[in-house]
Amino acid sequence: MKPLIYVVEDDEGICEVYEGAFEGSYETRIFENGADFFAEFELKRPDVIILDIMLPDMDGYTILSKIREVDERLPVIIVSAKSDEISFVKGLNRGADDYMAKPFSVLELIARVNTNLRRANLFVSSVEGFSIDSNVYKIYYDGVDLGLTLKEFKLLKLLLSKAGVTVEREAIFRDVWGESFMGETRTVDMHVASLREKIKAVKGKGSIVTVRSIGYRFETE
Amino acid sequence: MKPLIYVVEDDEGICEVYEGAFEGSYETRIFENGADFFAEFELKRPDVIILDIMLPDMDGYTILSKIREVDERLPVIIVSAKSDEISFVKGLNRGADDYMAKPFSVLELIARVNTNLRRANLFVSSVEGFSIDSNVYKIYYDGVDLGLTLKEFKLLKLLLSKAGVTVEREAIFRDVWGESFMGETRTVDMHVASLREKIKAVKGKGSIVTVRSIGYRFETE
DNA sequence: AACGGTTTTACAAAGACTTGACATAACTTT
DNA sequence: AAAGTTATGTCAAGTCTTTGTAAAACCGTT
Repeated sequence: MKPLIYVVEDDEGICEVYEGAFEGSYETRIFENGADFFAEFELKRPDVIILDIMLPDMDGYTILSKIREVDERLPVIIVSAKSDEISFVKGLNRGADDYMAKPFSVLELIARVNTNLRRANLFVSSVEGFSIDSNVYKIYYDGVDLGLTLKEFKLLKLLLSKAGVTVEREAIFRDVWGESFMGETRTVDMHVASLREKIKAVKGKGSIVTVRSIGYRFETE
Repeated sequence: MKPLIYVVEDDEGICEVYEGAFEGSYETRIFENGADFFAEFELKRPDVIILDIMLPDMDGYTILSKIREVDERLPVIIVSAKSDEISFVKGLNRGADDYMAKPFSVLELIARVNTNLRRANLFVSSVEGFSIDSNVYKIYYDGVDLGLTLKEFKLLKLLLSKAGVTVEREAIFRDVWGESFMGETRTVDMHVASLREKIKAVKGKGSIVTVRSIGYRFETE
């Protein structure tokens, strides 16, 4: 599946550079202003965003902040004609992941996009609308942090990684608690219960199904 | 201060090109194989590395991976006679910053080195607004010296180098204290505490997040 | 001895995890 | 279908672990 890149840029010359650079291996959509971008962004989120900070309708920093309000982790590369430290620091402080000063080479562009794609995907996987970020031991649904504890994190990560398949209690114990699990208690159930609660809080439903006398299963849609 | 460039290249003809190109404005050291390179690299790290991927003793990708194990951000430009996309992608995936296909012009070479030097200064010495000067073991925020002790310096440097990623206590011990760490104490916590204090003094907030029962993480903005 | 840096000790506080009792639901047997 | 059996849900209490913090001890230098 080709990575989807959204470019927010009003300079037509530069747009052609992007299109040429990404042709073939990437799917690119170019937006000339913030309004157009957000219209599409609402519908479908890309894998990387390339954002010019000098735009007609709203400045790039505002766009960046708005993106960060709804998605904390989507890679955003900001681009500016100004190669000064100030834009750089300002952008990073608002949550940009990378920075490129115009003019840049196509190679540099592709390298940066790939680096950011890789970094974003390195320890992050997305299952069933959940994104698991093992870098920070957090799981998000729809960009919202579930606020899990360590055991909950490991448990949900396990269930998600086998989404649709029932995971036996024994397997859960081994994976989440390690070899040494003591006599049977209600521990697993408790953690499942709190997971259900936290998932329900953001998703509207629990999604973890119990398979009696076997274990639990994450319900695929 | 002239930028220091390490070149790993076995072809004598090309070596002469490098020497000619860098003469005057750069300090260059050429290594014919990976072993020689690493012997020197252990002692002193350069500002840029130019790496031929076709070498007698170990292939360039291995060298690149080894470099990345200890320094994630040092600019590495890989060079190959093959101008195919595969070497390029392969190299970038292992963490190369730039790529040049032989034959290349001297002008192109210098341009690339300069670009990478600049980018390195932008991104390496200022991680998250902090600039790290390993020569004098100091870290600055916004130009202000944090006044760190050695352990604090190593700890913050480690956390910054993995900014956004949780670093396990165990890994912190190994990196900052070395292999020989004796029974568990509150030492790490103490140093984190004093780091937080010193960072807060200049930045207004601590920025080091604890990930319970795992370790610590430098919070990216 | 004084000093800065580092480690240890000790305690408090917060947070996570576990447990047991009981209710409820699901299966089995009669 | 009713009763019995077993597994799971739930709640609140209690325990255990981890971390924060302050103060004291340690240690090599000056």
